[in-house]
Amino acid sequence: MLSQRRADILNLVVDEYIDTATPVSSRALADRHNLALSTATIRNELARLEEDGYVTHPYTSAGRVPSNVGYRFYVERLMEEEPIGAAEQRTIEHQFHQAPPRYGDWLRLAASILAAAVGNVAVVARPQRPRPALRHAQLVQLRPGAALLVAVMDDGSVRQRIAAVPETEGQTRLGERALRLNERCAGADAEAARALAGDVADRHDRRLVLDAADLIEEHAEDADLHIAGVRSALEQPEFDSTDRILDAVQHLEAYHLRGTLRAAGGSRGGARILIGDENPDDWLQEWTVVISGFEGPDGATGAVAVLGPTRMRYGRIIPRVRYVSALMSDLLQEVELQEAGG
Amino acid sequence: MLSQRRADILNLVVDEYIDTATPVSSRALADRHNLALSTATIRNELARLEEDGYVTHPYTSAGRVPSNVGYRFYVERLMEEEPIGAAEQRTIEHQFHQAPPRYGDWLRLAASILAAAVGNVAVVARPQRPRPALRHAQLVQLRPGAALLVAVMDDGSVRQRIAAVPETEGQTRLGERALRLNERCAGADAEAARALAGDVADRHDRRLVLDAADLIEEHAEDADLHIAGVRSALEQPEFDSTDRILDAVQHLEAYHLRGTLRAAGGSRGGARILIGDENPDDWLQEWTVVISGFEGPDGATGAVAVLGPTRMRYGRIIPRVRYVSALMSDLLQEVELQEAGG
DNA sequence: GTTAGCACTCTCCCCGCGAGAGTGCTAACG
DNA sequence: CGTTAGCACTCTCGCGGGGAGAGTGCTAAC
Repeated sequence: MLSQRRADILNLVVDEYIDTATPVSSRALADRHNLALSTATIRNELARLEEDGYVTHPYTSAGRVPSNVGYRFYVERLMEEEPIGAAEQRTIEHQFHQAPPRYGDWLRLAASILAAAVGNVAVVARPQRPRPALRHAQLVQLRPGAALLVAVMDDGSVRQRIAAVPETEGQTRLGERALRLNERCAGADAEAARALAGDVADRHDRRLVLDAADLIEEHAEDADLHIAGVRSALEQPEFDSTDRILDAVQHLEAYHLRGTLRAAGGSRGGARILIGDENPDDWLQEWTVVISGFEGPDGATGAVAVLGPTRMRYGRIIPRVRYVSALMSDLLQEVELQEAGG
Repeated sequence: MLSQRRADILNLVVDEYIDTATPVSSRALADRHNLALSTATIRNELARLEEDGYVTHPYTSAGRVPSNVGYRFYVERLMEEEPIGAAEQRTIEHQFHQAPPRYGDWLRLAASILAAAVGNVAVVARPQRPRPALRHAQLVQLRPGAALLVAVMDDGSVRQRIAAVPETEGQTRLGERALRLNERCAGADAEAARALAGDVADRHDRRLVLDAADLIEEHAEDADLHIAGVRSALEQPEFDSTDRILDAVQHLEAYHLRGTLRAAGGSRGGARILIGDENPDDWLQEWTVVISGFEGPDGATGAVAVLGPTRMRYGRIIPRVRYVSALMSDLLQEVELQEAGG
């Protein structure tokens, strides 16, 4: 356990480093904060903190930089959360209520708002039910022998795949097959659909039922991930070389983040924080991910996340992720209604 | 009109510059290509080419760099197209036939294949009909008073918007409204749907018909744009400063490219080429866009494009854009079928 | 336990300079 | 008159030196 004084110093080191992005010297601590201590004493304490692994040294005569362990301790015990003032709250909610009618745009807006509030990459994943059921399927012919199977799920998500169909059938016949598919599978989840397939006599219809089952089981498209704030994140001093930027750009695509977000899971309500090597992905070893799940209608869950360098303003970011997440829950929550009227 | 010799020299300058990315000197031309001319003569010709605006000078004693006018002339009269060898064709088609079942992934794959073939950014826009008709609509409740209106169009594209519904109605009632909406609007294009609205007695149903009409009219989500190859493009020497990279990254998002691609239009069959300031967008002033439309089923048109610095391998890229575009037409073309059997 | 003092280290930035590449111009050549 | 050799001039780029500055660790005194 850290002594009070040492914890205080660690706190200041992290604060200062987050602020300035340069290694923190004993002098900076003595000057800027009124520790009634000399720089020499501070240096001793810093040396102890380093022994215990909370801070490091880029080279012999540079200041101290927090380690992942240091950040972790900071987040759990030291950090003060920066409250969201009334004005800021109003701004955020105001932006949210300028909601464009398109759902995709609305989610993108959410990501932008959060990104602007935290100056880092923000990601919003569209809410989906954990085990959605098929609401409606359509077949659109692409070419002889292949059609697009479009499935709308009961959480509103849409999934599309290319399905094999008889070469000889045109759109009319496919329409009939779609009709039968809907009669059979409407309301079915993946398991139910798969179970149904056995009873289907027609070979092609059966194939379609199985395709539909696969589709129900699949995760929705990565299109359902909305990313904002890449630029502001990459303007930070950690991205000084073009290689670093390109690496980041490469990974900060919806397609790749899909996995990352799923892995990070979404403790709903609170926020989960993965610092540096706590992340499973290789490329995230110097990133921190702050993620929070939110609830959509009918048991669907989405996620809000912020990604940035481990040197991020935790005290600012964490409450804002929580706040936006809660706000989205509010805006999307289906309150159980009694159906009115006859 | 350029003399033959001057045109030859321009051709060599452009070739050389595309290859090396450094200003081309008279010596380089004399050495590497057997012009039976001295460097002094070449210098004279270069000076004339500069007067006529085909090449420029970064500073007094540097070699020559093609101007936009120079590139334009090169593309129209000088360039030799690099044919797509049998092996390369096989590779590309092989990759295409490893098609993943998901439609979105398939389009993404197309973009990746093209990007890999040309070493620049490739974009594929999902085919859509110019005036699609509604095939099926669904309502998914979000919260009291708001529901997600999900419309599947007859080209397989999907559009979603948030629609206002009576506060008191739950999912059951909304389902009934969706049913009525489908009965009324199935098969309608935007105009037809809008015309229908007048006949609808129920106020909320009418509102939904109008919402649906808006949705039919809207362009599909930017999710229907698939981008690949950003990294390889940004590794080129024109992107030497972090600022340039960040600017590019900012603009190379599906959301922003939507407009760019629409503006560039898609002369189907051939390829349209916009060099530098021929582009309407500010940020594209040092980019070239090569774009080609392809045909999907039932009159739908998509687009394939490559974006890169004006110094791009035109002779390689243009035929490959055309080729991939044609390939996608082939793979997606709905051939009119006689319906077989009873 | 705390602090002043000091030697030592490492980075960073500036500057200057020489090498090299390339041009434009002039004058001679066929 | 077009072509070419020669030459002076210009501009970039890379390299190395050197000094200033920031910070530490250690030692010895308080």
